[in-house]
Formats: sequence, structure tokens, C-alpha cells
Amino acid sequence: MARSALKPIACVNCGVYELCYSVGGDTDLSMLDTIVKSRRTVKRGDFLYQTGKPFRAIYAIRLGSVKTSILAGDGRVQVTGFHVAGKVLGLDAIVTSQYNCEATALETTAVCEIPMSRFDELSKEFPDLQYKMMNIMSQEILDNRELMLLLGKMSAEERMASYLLSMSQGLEKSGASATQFNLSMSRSDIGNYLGMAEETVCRILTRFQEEGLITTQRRKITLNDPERLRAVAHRK
Amino acid sequence: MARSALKPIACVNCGVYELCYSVGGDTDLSMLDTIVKSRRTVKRGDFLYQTGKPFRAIYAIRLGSVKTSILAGDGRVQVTGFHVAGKVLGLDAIVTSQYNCEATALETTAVCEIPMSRFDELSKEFPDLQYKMMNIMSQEILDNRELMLLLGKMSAEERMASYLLSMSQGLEKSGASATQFNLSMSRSDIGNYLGMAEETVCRILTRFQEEGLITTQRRKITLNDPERLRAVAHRK
DNA sequence: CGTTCACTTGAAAGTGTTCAATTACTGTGG
DNA sequence: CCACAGTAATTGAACACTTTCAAGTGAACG
Repeated sequence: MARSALKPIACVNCGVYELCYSVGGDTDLSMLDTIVKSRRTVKRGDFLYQTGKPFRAIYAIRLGSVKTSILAGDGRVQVTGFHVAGKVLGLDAIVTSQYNCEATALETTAVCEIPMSRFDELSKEFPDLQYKMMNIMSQEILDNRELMLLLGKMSAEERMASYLLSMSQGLEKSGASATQFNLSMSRSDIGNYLGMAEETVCRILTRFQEEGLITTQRRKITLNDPERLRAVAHRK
Repeated sequence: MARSALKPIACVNCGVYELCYSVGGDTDLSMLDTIVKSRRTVKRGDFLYQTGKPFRAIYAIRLGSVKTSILAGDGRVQVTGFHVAGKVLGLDAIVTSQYNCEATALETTAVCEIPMSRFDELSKEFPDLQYKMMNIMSQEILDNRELMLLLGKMSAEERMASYLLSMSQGLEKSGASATQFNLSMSRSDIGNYLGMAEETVCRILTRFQEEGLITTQRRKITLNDPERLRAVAHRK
């Protein structure tokens, strides 16, 4: 799959890193700088974008966390994802030219905004950029599949364990602690995401705690025994 | 989103239509012909590709049907999709350079094979091709989200009704009858796909039949009252 | 200091699963 | 063309897991 050498450039600490990465090398960086520069901060509870709004830009999370959710016709909501630094959001809007989910900040969150028009221009110049984008999308398809497996085949306990582990993993990747972190989602959001009632979330967390797997104190969570947690996630 | 005029070309009856579409116009068609020409037929039960095999090509279904499924660590299987003519498969392999699911033919199935190498060459010449590909991927992300909603929020009955309707819709799009068709998946596959036991599939189909919504005779199915079925799918 | 919202816990009620047994097809070979 | 074998589909009954409804606790915030 070697298309051309990909060299990293200056925006390492930015969520767009992935994208930037693909442009690297002996290219005009000033232009890239222009796309990366447009930043935005959203406060807890505010929307990054909403269903139906025209698709103008994709976003990369630099700091904070965002949940995405969709509304079914009858008002039911499905939380489709919980995203931290590094994640690129808004890719599902490409086909329809409008956003197809709500992206809500769970805490004060900083993002890079990459206008599609700019992206289009750039990708003419740097074919690798589009290729990289395809990679990111492909990865997203893969991740979603994971969630499908979770929702379709796992018991509530397995789902919860998987969730905690993936959370841990995601945060570790973005530089935070893997064993102690803040669940920025409410129990209700978590339940919604994992396809179970809020009460079930509580009960399972309590059970995990009783078994010494974790320690919870409100939204602060500590994984005491990741290994055993992995075992729980796997089958039960 | 108008990037350039897209004109259809000769390969209308081929699943790659979507892709071909984007290359259209005043371009060298002989080259395109080369990618479209490589066709393949797979028999019922045979793999189009398998997890772990190196990623060489993407496939577009011309005729027949294919199911995709993934294996969890412990041997459990999740059917992730059921695909008919027009569908492009293998996109999830782009990031990892190897296939990440099994694609199994449910009946004798004809596909277009589009080697990635060829695709890469072509996309240098026709930037629209990559753009189109992004569209297709974006659509796939959207579709998967639908399934997540289904698995996470719906009752077994709703899931079944949704499934029948989406099946009907998909077949209609590819030219077949929307009210009478052949379920090429077994009850077990359907159950797996919808996240329920095989027995539950049977029971619900029986119930639907008793209520006059459908008529089933083995895998042949008739939707007697799509309207009411839609109502069932929506909430219950 | 009280109100509110998020979280927790209990008990009863469903919904769907599992296991086991039976019945219908499909295809094959006589 | 029929009988047989093997698979797929269906049905029943007991059981398990999760939800729902209801009530209570605790932390945060004005």
C-alpha cells in the first residue's frame, strides 16, 4: 500500500494530525496552516453541528469530548459514539451534503474546523490527502462494525466492560491515563450508547465494583484490574 | 457540492455504475473498460474474500447477494450486512490493507472486481473517482448507523419489520419486486444479523403472518401490508 | 440551606433465550 | 418418480436477563 512517503509535519498536537500527516513533505505548508488555523471552541452541551444543517466542514477534536447521536422518527435517541482528541467528525455528511447526526460537546471542547471547500482545493494539489481521508473513513466503518458486534451479540456486562476498555484505550492514545479517568458521559448517555437502561448501567458498575474490577465515584472511574475486565468483555 | 459535471457512461448494468458514473465525460474510456471488465462469479457458500487476506480489490455486486460477517474472538459471529446488486464491498479493508470481514455469496453471484492498483492509477487521472469513493464510503457509514439504531433501540418485532422493509427497498432499487421476493438468508443468518435467536425470527414471522402483514413460505416472502408493516417498524 | 439533577437500589413484570422435540422441505440416488 | 437423508424451519415450556416503575440517596449549585 505504499503510495508515497508520508512525512509528519508541524501540527502534531492537533486532531487533524492524521490528515496533516498525509500532506507532509516538501509542500507549501502555508496553505495547510490556513486550514488548520481555523479553530473553534464549544462549551458543554453545545452543538458542534446538528442534523439537517448544511455540510460545510469536517472537525477534528483537539481537546475535550463529543458525543454523536441520531434521532429516530419517534423521538427515541441513539448515541452513536463518544469521541475524544484525535477523532475526525462529520464524515457521514459527505454524501448528503448535510449533517446526519447531532454532535454535542460533553465538556468544553476545542476542535479544528476544516472547511470542505478548502479541503477540495487542497486535495487537488495533494492527492494523498484524499487518500488519507479514505483511510480515516475506512477506519470509521471498522469502528462502527465493532459497535454493531457489541450491540448485537454481547450481554450487558460484556458491553459495559468493552466500553470501559475502549474508553481507556482511546484516552491512552491521546496521552491521558489509561487506568483512571473521567467518564464525561452521564449514566443515561452511556446506557443509551450501549443499548441498555440507565439503571442497568448503575447495577453493572456496582457489581464490577463489588468484584474489585473497578472503583467508581460518580464519574471518576479507576480500572483496578484491566486484565480481568478484558476477560469479562470477552465472554460471560 | 458541484465539483464537476458527472456523466453516465456505458456500464449501466454493472454494480460499479456508481463508480463509473464519476469518471464519465470526455475521458479515455478504454482504461475504464479495463477495470470494469474483470469480472468474477462466486457460487453459493463461497467466499468473495475473507478476514486477513491481503486487500487487493474492491467488489461491486452485479447480480445475486452476499452477506458480510465478522468473527468475535470467542467464535461468535455477527452478520454485519446483507448486500444485493449495486453494493460496493471491501471498503473497510482500505486502512488495514487486509480484509476485515468474510463476504459470503448467498447464491450464485456475479461481481465486478476492481483491483486497488488500477483504482489508484485511475484516480490520479480522474480526481472525481476518489471523490465518488468517498461518497460511497460516507453512505456506508450512514447505513451502518441505521443498523446501530436498530440493534440498540428496537424491539425484536421492530427489527424484523425494519429488516423486511429495507430488504424490499433494496431489491426495488435494483429492479426487482418490492412486495414479493426471496429471502436468500437463512433464519439463522437473519437472526444473527438482527441480534436475536433463530427461534425468535420464526416466532415473529409467524406472528406477522397471523396478523396478515406478510405471507411466508419458507424463504419466499410476500409483504401484504407494507403500510402496516411500516407502522410496526416504527414503534410498538 | 434547600432545590434540583444525577445516580443508586429494590421488586415486579416483560421480553427474548435456551433446550428439546417435531415438522417440513430439498436434493440425491435408486 | 419415490424414498431416504439431511438440513432448515417451527413450536413448546422453563428459564434468564433486562427493563420498568417506584422510591430513596447524595452531590452540586444557587
